[in-house]
Amino acid sequence: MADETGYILDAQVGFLLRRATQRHLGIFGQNMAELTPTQFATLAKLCELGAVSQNALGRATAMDAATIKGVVDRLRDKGLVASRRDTDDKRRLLLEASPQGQALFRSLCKTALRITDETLEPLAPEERDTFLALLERLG
Amino acid sequence: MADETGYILDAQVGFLLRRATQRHLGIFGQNMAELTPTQFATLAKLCELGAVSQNALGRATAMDAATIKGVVDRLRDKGLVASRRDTDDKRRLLLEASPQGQALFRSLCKTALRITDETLEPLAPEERDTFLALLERLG
DNA sequence: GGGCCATTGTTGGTGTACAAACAGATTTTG
DNA sequence: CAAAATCTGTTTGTACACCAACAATGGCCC
Repeated sequence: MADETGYILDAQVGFLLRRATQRHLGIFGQNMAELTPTQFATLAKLCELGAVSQNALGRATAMDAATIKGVVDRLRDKGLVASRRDTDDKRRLLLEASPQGQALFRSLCKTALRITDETLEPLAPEERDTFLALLERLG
Repeated sequence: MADETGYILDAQVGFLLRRATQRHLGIFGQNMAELTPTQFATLAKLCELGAVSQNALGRATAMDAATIKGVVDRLRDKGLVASRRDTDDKRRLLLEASPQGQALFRSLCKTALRITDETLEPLAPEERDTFLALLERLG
C-alpha cells in the first residue's frame, strides 16, 4: 500500500508534541506520586496568586471552566485547597491554597524543577533555551 | 503571598507543551471536522502500513492497548476501518482501512499538512526545522 | 428602573490517556 | 512435552480536556 500522499505521521508537529508530552508525563508520574501534573500546576498557581476565583484560576493555568472545576474538586478532596463564596460577587467561588496545600507545594517544588530538567535532558543547555523559546511562541 | 520557591509555572516545559498542544488541537478541530487528531493519525498509519494487528497499530501511533481500542472502535463505527480475526494467531485482531477510509485519508491529506503549517506559522522556516529536530529528541 | 448582555460556575456528553486486572492464545524454557 | 513467561485484546476506573446548554448573578445602557 504505497501512498504518494506525502503525509508522514512521524514528522508532524502534532504527533511529536504528543510523544514529547507522553514522555514528560511519564517522568512526572514517576517522580511525583502525590499529585498529577495538572493538579500540581493548579496548586502552584494558587500559591502564587493567593485568593482567586475558579474561572480566573482556570485562565491562569490554561484550563477551561469544566476542566478546572474537576481539578479543584480533587484538590479540595485532598484538603489542599479551600473554597468560599465571594460576598461581593455571589457568582464567584474564591479559592485559596490551604496551609497543607502551601506546605506540600513548597516540599514538591524542587522535585518539579528536577522533572523539568529530566524532561529536557536529551538537549544540551543552549538547545534547551532555544527549544523553550520556540515552544513558547507556539502556545 | 510572595514565594521564594523559584518555581514559575509559565516557564516549565510541561506547561508550554500543554499550551502548544492546545493551540494545535484548536487549529486541527477548526480545519478538520470529520476526524479527531488521534483518529486521523490512526487512519493515516493504517493506510501506510496495510493490515496490522490492533496492538501493533497502537505502538505505531504511540497509544496503549486501551486507548487504541477506543479509537479503532470509533473508526469502525464510521465505516473507515475493517477488522477480522487473524487465522494464524487467534489472539490478533487484524485491521485495515476500508476503501472509504482510504479515500477519506487521501482527501484530508492536504488539510492535515496545512494544519501542521498553521501550527508552525509563528516560526520562521529555519526555526521550524530547528524546533522539530529538538522536539523529536524529547519524544 | 428594567431589559440586555456578559460572566461565573455547573452539568452532561464525547474523546483521549493510562494503570491494573483479566482471559485466552502463543512462545519460551526447563 | 509441560510449566512458565509473554503477548493480545478487553474491561474497569481515574483523570484530563473541551463543547454545548443552563441558571444565577452582575454590569450596562437607554
